[in-house]
Amino acid sequence: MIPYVYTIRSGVVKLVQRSPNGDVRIVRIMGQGDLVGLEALDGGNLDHDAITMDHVSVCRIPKSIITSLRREAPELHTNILNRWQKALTSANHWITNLSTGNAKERVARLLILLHNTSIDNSFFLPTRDDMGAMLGITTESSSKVIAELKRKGIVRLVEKKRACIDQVKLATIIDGIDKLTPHNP
Amino acid sequence: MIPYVYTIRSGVVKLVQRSPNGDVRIVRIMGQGDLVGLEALDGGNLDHDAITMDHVSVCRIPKSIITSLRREAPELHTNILNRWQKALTSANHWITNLSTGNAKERVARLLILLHNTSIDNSFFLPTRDDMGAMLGITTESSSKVIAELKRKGIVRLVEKKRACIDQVKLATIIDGIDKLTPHNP
DNA sequence: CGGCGTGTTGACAACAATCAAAACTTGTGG
DNA sequence: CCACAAGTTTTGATTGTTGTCAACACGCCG
Repeated sequence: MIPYVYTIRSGVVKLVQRSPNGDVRIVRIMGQGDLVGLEALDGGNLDHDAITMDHVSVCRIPKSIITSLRREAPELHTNILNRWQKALTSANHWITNLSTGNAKERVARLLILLHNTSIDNSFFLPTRDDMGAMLGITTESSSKVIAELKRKGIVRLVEKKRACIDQVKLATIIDGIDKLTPHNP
Repeated sequence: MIPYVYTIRSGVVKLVQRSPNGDVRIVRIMGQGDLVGLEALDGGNLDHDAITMDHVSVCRIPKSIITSLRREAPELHTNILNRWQKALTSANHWITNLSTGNAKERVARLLILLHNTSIDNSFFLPTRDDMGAMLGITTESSSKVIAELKRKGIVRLVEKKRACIDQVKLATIIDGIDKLTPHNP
């Protein structure tokens, strides 16, 4: 865990996030005055790296100054900080999970995300239109993928707008295993 | 400007962002416990809407409770909050500007973003590899687009790794005007 | 019933990924 | 200073994926 937070004095820094299957995506670039290292403050593991893109000069800030903000603030306030933090990491994951890869992969990742955020075994299935707007693809494309997944039994409707999924099979789509099998006789 | 902040008790809310040219992109979905309305706190205009996806129950929080956080906190602390906020809106724009549309549009938006964040008239031009990782396209695709823009004189190299742009012509690419002209004899 | 929104499907065109190769840069050691 | 190696950028040919347009199915509600 990073012991310090830095402000950038000059230069450009990229925030890089790596997917489990190896591909990388830059989720933000940071310049003068931006804070690097905030993401690591809440003890959650740091799943991205800050990498310089050219010569960078930084100013180191002891982390204690930041964490003292929490100590001093009353309970509700730290609560708000936590949620603010949550929104940020959620935005990063949105970029790497839902705006990267082909249509099938994106839909698969969205379904798993919806599944994981639901307490229930089933989850609210958005309209194809909304799915498209989340994934940066067209309504028709998301419809085609969902229809195929339903035919294969990987997605099942349990109510009007609720569905449940076969997580294992979906994972193979994301990991690209199904893309590789044709080469394995 | 929204006078309140809400916590979601149950249901799903989508954060929708509209581009000037009309297309919409959902930049986040929010569920139980998430705070809606934080983005509007710093007085910047709210360029996205929060729209319910199903029946939602919320709990209203007076904005004063949130803003008091700033008054009570010493100067450095509010500074941190501002930057935290900045990171969030930046992440949202990253999704709508750099992960939406075809390769040409994405590159054009990235160049304008780089131009705008630079004090100078020129700006640091990333490697094609990094551009690809920012935009969710391949190295070759970003190279092809940049090469074409250089041939057309829309992008000019002023140093090894610094460039400047013809903002007006780039804007037409984003607005899709060049896509329409073929239909206009 | 009939209209409306949503979902599905297919044919085709547009677009981007992939693979391979050449041109160009940069850095290194002779 | 040159030559060579390594990395980056550019380009072209080809394949695969996605967008577009159009049609139809389905369920819902007045």
